[in-house]
Amino acid sequence: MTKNKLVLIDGNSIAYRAFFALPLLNNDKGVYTNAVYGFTTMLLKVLEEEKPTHMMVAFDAGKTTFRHDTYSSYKGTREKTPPELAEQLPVMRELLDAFSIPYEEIENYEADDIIGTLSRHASDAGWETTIFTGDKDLLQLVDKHTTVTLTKKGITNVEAYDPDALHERYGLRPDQIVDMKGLMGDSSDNIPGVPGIGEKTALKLLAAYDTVEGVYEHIDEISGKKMKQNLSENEEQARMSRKLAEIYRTAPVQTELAALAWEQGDPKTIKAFFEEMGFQSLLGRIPGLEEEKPEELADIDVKKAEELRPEMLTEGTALVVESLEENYHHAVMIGVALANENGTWVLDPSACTESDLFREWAENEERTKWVFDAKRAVVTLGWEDVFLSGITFDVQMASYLLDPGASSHDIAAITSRRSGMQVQVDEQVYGKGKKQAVPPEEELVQHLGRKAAAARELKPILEKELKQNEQLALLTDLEMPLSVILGRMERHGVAVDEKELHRIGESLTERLAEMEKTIYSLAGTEFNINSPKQLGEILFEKLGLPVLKKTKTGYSTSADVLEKLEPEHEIISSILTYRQLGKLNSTYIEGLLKSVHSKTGRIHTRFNQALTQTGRLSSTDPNLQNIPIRLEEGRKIRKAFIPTSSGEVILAADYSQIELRVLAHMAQDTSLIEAFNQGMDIHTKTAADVFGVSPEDVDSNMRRTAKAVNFGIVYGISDYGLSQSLGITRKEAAAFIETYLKNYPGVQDYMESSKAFARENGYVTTMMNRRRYLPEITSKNFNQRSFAERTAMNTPIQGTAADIIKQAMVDMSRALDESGLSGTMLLQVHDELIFETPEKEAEKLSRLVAETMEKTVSLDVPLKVDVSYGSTWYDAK
DNA sequence: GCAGTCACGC
DNA sequence: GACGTACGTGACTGCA
Repeated sequence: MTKNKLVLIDGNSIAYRAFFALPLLNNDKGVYTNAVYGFTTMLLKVLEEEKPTHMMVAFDAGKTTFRHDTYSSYKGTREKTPPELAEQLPVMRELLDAFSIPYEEIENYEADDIIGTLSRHASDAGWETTIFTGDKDLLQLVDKHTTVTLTKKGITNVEAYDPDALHERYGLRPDQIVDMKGLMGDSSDNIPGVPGIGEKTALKLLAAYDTVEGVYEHIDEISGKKMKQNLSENEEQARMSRKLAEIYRTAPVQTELAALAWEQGDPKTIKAFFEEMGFQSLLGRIPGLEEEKPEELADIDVKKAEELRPEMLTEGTALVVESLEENYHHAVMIGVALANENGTWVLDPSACTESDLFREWAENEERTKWVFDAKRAVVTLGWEDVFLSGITFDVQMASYLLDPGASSHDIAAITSRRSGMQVQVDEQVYGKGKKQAVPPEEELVQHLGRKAAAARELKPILEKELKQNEQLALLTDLEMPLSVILGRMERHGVAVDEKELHRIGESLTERLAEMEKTIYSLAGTEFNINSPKQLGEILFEKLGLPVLKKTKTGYSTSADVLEKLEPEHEIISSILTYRQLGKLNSTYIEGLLKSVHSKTGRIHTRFNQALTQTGRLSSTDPNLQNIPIRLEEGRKIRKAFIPTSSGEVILAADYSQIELRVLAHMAQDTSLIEAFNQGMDIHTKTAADVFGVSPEDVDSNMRRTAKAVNFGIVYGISDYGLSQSLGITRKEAAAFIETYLKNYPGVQDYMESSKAFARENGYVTTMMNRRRYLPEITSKNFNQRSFAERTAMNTPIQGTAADIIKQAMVDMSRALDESGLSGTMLLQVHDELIFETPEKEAEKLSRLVAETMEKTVSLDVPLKVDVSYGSTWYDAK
């Protein structure tokens, strides 16, 4: 027989810990979940590590217990349970029900007493018991069979006490814990103890006299007049305190130990509970669920085909091109799946790439295909020199447009949201990290077939929804043509001058070494400057600089804090420079060098087209949308970005103030429209209006302020955000915003109507009907509501600007084709497009780009594009 | 492997 | 009046 292992959990104590350790999370239904979440993570950890045979969770019952008869102020200082926690306590019981874990509360007794009683029974029976709590009082229950595990920091960071560990930590036997409490008291339970005696003194007294009784027997031997007096005067109180701290080990617990037997809850019930609570991240940890999952999936009719046949390639065939690598520029295809009205098939990659039939079908624009993630398919096949064309539907893009806020747009998630089919999550099939691997063929065929079949099934469903939202054109005329264009840009890549990167890197490394020496000597010691923790200790403890801001883990050492400390110590400016140079070296020099593709010697970023909430693109591996420009030091990195061939130049075209122009147009603000029509400098104009002076009298400081205000309008920052960026108070920032809105009543009205639209419809839209859903706009939580309101004001502006530049890229791609020019689009950086072109054609291309971008859409203000070119990206300024 | 902190762009 | 406050990506530390 295996040995019995009992786990007892102090429910209220753990719930409190979890509640205060975690931010106030709530799920999509607006219900607070942080305590339940924390409790659940602890529970899962306990199940995984302790593997109990018996379990029970004890809760406190009601407000008063028998201890109040002894001492009416017991727990008198305890604050009322916060309502955000109180509402979670019943949910905790639902959780335990889902796991089939018994729980109990007994009128007049505390959870401690239930635990004390059961652990005594278990210990008598020779069972091994572990008690989980955040309350040190329970240490009195430790014995040779019983371990008490205390939460230390957070919720899953714990420390286990057996008799030895307890002795090592406190020098006490378990039964002396109550004597300690008797002497030192416990402020959280409002147990008084003896005044003037804290943990240290209590431990010293107990080391000498063993118990409270012992202390009073030897009261005459105690040195220290004041302490002796305190002890004598509070003898009664000490005895009472000791009694209060004593856990009652014969509480009327009805449950027999045997009834606490536990194997595992029903995985499906637990899964349903997790899904209801929004605990997506915990789904993978449900005991017993993993083995069941594959059985749920009935096999679908997929055939492994050795070669391609015409019946597989009809109109509207769903195509899946599978590879494991997230970065498809390094992808190795592991399979191709096709699904249409004739069936579903999976083929080896070579059966496709080496087949003329496949190539003709894939490259023929007239032969329509449906895919999941068009750009991935285009680029993956592109690396095999297959030029995929004729994609008319992208399931992933459709999902993104319908539901940009969804936490994931992988095919498993989309399928479970919108169809009855089931597709496994890639991570479950392939594993992740080091354990990632191709599964046995049968499993792979099923998975890929299922993906293709799902894409085929989802297409009409998503298409119908897009039509209802009037978003179909956004998909078919904008995003999908753009996918192909972006795919070409990515596959083409950007040439870099590696020698130049190395040169800059060497100089940076040298300067970093010097800075390091300077910093060590100014600090008087060597330490890791890159560690905010160590740096904080040096600045704020060793050098005694004033602490202006703290983070949740310690001192803040961010640039804005350090800038304020600059006059205090000369080490600060060195640290700021060190950080700056370090960033350039590690992210931009070393990072970019690592990204040079071994096959092409170029850099191939990936633009994520289905990610941001506003409709902007993002760029990864490497991110080419945040190459330094502001400080000259960093800007030099751009010297390493060069055209493919000699005789070519880099050409950059950027929209000037596109967001503010969009704002002027959308808000129909006469003053702003006029300013743009007259070609005024918009920050000067804003400064003149906000400060009430004429444009000629605007000084640089006023313009700087106005620029920050405009920045705030464009990015939807709060008065707090504005105050931070200008280094002024929140009140002053709020006053600027108010003056701004008074001067531009059109903007004021627009902001109000945008919020009203969001409240009424639950979403906001851009010019091209991109949506962003804002359920929090009606939240009772001030923060959430304010955030949603700022988003409602800002997203239509930023999103419309994103729409416009995307449209410009589509237009530009066509214009390039039609012009006969040989320039190529390389990158997009939110409001600018980067090209490479033969120098001979640079002037022509400049005019074409400016014209095309400026007339992409027609607003009530002109769109202005600045174009420049040079031998490197740096010189295109 | 993960969270936290910091820094770069728009 | 408090709440914690534009969106992205990536490097690094320090903990599990």
